[in-house]
Amino acid sequence: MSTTGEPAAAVSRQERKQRTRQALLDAALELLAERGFASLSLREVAKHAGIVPTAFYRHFSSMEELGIALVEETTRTLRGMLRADRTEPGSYEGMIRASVRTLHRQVRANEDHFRFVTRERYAGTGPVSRAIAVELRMFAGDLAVDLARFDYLRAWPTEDLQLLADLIVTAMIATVVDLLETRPGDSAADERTVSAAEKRLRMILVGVPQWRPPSRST
Amino acid sequence: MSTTGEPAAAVSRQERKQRTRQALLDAALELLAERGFASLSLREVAKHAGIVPTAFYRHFSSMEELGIALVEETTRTLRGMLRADRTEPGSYEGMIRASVRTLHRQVRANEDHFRFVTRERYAGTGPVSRAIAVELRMFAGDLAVDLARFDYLRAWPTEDLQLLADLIVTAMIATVVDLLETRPGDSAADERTVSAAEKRLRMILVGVPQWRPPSRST
DNA sequence: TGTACATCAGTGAACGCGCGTTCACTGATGTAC
DNA sequence: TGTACATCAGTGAACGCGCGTTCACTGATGTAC
Repeated sequence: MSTTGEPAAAVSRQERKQRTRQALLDAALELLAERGFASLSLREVAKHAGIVPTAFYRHFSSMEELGIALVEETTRTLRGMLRADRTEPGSYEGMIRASVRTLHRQVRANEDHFRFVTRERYAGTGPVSRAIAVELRMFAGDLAVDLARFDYLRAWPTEDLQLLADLIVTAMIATVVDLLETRPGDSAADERTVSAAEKRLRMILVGVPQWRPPSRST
Repeated sequence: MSTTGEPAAAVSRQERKQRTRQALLDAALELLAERGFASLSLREVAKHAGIVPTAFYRHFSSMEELGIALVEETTRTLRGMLRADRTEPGSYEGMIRASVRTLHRQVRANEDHFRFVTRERYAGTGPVSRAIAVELRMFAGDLAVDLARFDYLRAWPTEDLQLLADLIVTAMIATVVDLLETRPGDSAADERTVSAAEKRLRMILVGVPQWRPPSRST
């Protein structure tokens, strides 16, 4: 009685369940394209996925659990890709270009995911916002480790490296927001946004050789 | 408005109305300390302000209108104060300290306002988010104008100045979020957050003399 | 000055609606033998 | 191999609740004369 439609050959009960689960995630994401998570109802998501409200509970114990699954879907592959972009510590320039390119590609391929995450990042105090905060801290942590390999940064205190990594992550999130605000399909506008993103990172990183941590107390 | 000589306890109908309006704004803000604007109901706000739900409409035509009033309340004075911090273009250092100090003071004096604005910034597509975007663009616009007065920046294209100003505004918003996440009353933690905020701005601005806009293409 | 009328902030009943969650159920799929 | 039983994803009725909005109203304040 799965509503995923396939009249095709027999699929296992397990597989059917997995498909309905995915239908719920997809339905939620589609509805989230235009609204906040807090305003999304369980009934609405279930209806959009083609099941009855009560069947929702076969897959998630609450909307919050579904929201956390969506956060996980968003960052699942991105984190590894961005780390790969920094595997060989060459110039900042190469790293910047590769990372922005990766982010651009991922955002365009999963616009609704990223819209959801950037929206919910500060949206509240719920489990979803907390899950996002944890993911972002992991991104920044990865970056801090990789930054520590660069010449001028080797001697920096960990605390300052983390500060720099946070700043870069913040700038990257701003880029995601810029991309999502750009009308998709306008590749010239995309190029402008990407080049602004690279410039922003350059502005941050170009000062690094000049920057000397002052004595701890201001 | 005619003024009677009486400074007695009797208040005008107009003044009473103004007080109820303020009570609605305060009630909403208090409820928003722990939740998103989208999850706030008109009935709830009215009840918290001590009036019947239908009386709400005497003051705002919808919750969205109230939300926009809250955004206005938040930025009303801050914008002028930050501009004043940059009136005499001396060193970056003085500007950074004054601005961070002002922001710190304002955030601590109006925590709920700033929590509301940072939360709703990306929270949706509604009129409230749009009002916040407009305010932030004005902050960045002010800053870009003032930055143009600095030695190394005088020759920069407007577009790049705006990019730098946006980056600084983004960093300042991150500072607001940091402050709101700090347990209030812990002045040592506050000091750490403020000093991190200053450092972050220094990291951005220290590179400026070194930075030369590359050729436009790419 | 006092009187008669207008204004309007706030009241309270009523409406239809979508919400999350409960419950007993159905019937196809899976499994033991 | 076929049969009997277990599992469990999805169903549909029902519940009590808070929602935004309408409407006719009340009664204190304000104003015209």
